Amino acid sequence: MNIRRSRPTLHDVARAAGVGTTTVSRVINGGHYVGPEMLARIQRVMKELGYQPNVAARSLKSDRSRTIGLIVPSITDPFFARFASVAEVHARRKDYVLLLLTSQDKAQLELEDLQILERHRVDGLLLVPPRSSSKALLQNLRRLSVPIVAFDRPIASREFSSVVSDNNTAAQHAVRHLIHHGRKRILCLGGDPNLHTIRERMKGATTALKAAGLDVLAEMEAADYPSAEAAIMKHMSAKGKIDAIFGLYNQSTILAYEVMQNHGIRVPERVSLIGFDDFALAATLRPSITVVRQAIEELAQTATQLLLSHMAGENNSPQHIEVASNLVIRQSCGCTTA
Amino acid sequence: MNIRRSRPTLHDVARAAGVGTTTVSRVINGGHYVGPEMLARIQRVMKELGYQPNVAARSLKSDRSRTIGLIVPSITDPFFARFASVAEVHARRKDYVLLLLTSQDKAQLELEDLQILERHRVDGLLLVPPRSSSKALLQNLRRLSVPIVAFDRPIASREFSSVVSDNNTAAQHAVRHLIHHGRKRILCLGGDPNLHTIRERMKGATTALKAAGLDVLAEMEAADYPSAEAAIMKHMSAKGKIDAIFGLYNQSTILAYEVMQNHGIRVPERVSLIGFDDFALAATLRPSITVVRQAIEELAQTATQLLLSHMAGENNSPQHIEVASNLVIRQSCGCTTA
DNA sequence: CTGTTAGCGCATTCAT
DNA sequence: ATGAATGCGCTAACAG
Repeated sequence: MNIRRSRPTLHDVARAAGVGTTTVSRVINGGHYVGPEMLARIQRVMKELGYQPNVAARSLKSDRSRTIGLIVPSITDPFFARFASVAEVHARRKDYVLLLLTSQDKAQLELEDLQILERHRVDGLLLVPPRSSSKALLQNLRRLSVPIVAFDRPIASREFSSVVSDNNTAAQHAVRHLIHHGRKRILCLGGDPNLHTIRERMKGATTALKAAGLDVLAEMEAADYPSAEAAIMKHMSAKGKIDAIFGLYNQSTILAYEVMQNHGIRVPERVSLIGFDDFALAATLRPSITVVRQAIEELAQTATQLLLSHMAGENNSPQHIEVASNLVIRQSCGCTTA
Repeated sequence: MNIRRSRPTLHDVARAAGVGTTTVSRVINGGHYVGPEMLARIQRVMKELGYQPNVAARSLKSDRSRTIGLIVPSITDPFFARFASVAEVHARRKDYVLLLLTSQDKAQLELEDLQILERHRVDGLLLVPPRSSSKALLQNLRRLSVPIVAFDRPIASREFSSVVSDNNTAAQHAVRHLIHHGRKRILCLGGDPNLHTIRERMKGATTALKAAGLDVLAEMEAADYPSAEAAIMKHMSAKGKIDAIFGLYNQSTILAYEVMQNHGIRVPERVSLIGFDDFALAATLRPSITVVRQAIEELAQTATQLLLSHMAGENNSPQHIEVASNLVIRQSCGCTTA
């Protein structure tokens, strides 16, 4: 295996077809200004030889690599996986290929990623920025000097386009929904407060709670089961017991659900629950979980299209787009008991 | 944004450092045969200028692109997402970058993917082959003429390495476990029978059932809720009612669970359930679901390492590796009622 | 419409 | 230990 027999080059095709290299090149690039029978002949020869243009050579010449960098914290996160999936489809449609890099949400790794992508001379970049954007990040992004679109979290500097969810507004809706159900003591369960999404959701929740004259209860330490359990049970045994939980993200919602389940706390009768971010099986659990569902497809598509339009030079000023989420009513908020 | 100011080249570095290009090139490639103070000086200049070697140029010269193609049916499938994640880590460690392509499990798209990767002159390929491998696929794979490792499903021809789960054996174990629980009428719920994994699991199940002198009950039409419901309920109303279900893959397991839930069929008392493939929340559902858990990390790591070793020319004959799965006992099989 | 030619940035002989 | 020169495969002037 692995005998790298040399591939045919454009020259080979030209020679075999008895024409100049320019003509072959033209055929590759759309066949403009080439006679019809000539075109047919060359295409036939290309097929016979199994010719495939060498992207590296074109890249060297044209300074365009036909690649787009994609940096996500983790590709196993369903949210980012779907982003990648949508991006791949749209990129491929324009004959671009995705260079997948993972940052594990570490600023240091993300900087490395940028260097790698710079060496590969990507034509554009889709990235989920690290939790806190450093000067180093900004510098490296500028150094890349290609169009960039930030996804899910904006970059501190306004100079780069971004596409994010309406975290604040959607959180307000969710909390207001709990309030409409007559809930008075609503616990917001986090969530790294350094994260843009968490911060915005918390802000939205706070706005809604204050507007209703309710206390703002928040516990940001809920990264694993023990911490979530401690956080929740503290508020279950306090005098002003909670009667609802707003999960600020996926994981905290699931943990809250598990804590309730294990402690025999009835949902939604005793404590009602809404989570931010839909997840597989949210509808299958009993009770099923009411969630804020982000318009992930639309987010991803918007981001990719925006990048592509930047890359095409059609749209040279940075844009900051917020995409609306919507509340998916299921059982855990108390709407239905089914 | 997007002003592509020209990047410094190796020449620029050489000029700025007052040396020849050869020396700079040597520094980039490890700094052998270069005087220590010279080396330091050049490295300083490179840093000052923010020099990053152009991969396209190196690729053209050396015929190695430092890229690995990754073709998966879908990156939103958690199984393949984890594969990609692990592959990315190991590839990056060797200074390779992943070109992510999606095939949507369509042979036609996969062929296109291969063309794209050929144009990009990837140095190696990790792929999940389509359900049925055509001659066209084999031809295109050979044309690539780079090391290839098939993942999750082998390629019909033995000429390409593959890394897969022990589907057959693991399915035998699972079914035997149900039999040990005294179950006599076990329904196997599929699953596209064209898929290697499904086929092997079904074979394993059949082996175990026949060895125990039990009927082999199988329904392969369970792609969505209605079909799964029809398939299951048919066997619930028949005279020889089923008392267990073996979900041949993720989706059919979840659907089976939902059908039971909606029809008030007690699990595991009335019907016990084991699924092939673990999934998020399998432990959170009530009852929690007993599953065969594939060693996805090990699978992915083995595949990537194998590819890298092939690429390093260390290991030139194709290998076919099977990685053991294990049964994760939870409630749905009947072991615990918790 | 078609052919000739000159680099794109780099690694690599071959000298020195 | 270091430098000068060549060519990887392709595109884009520039001629014809």
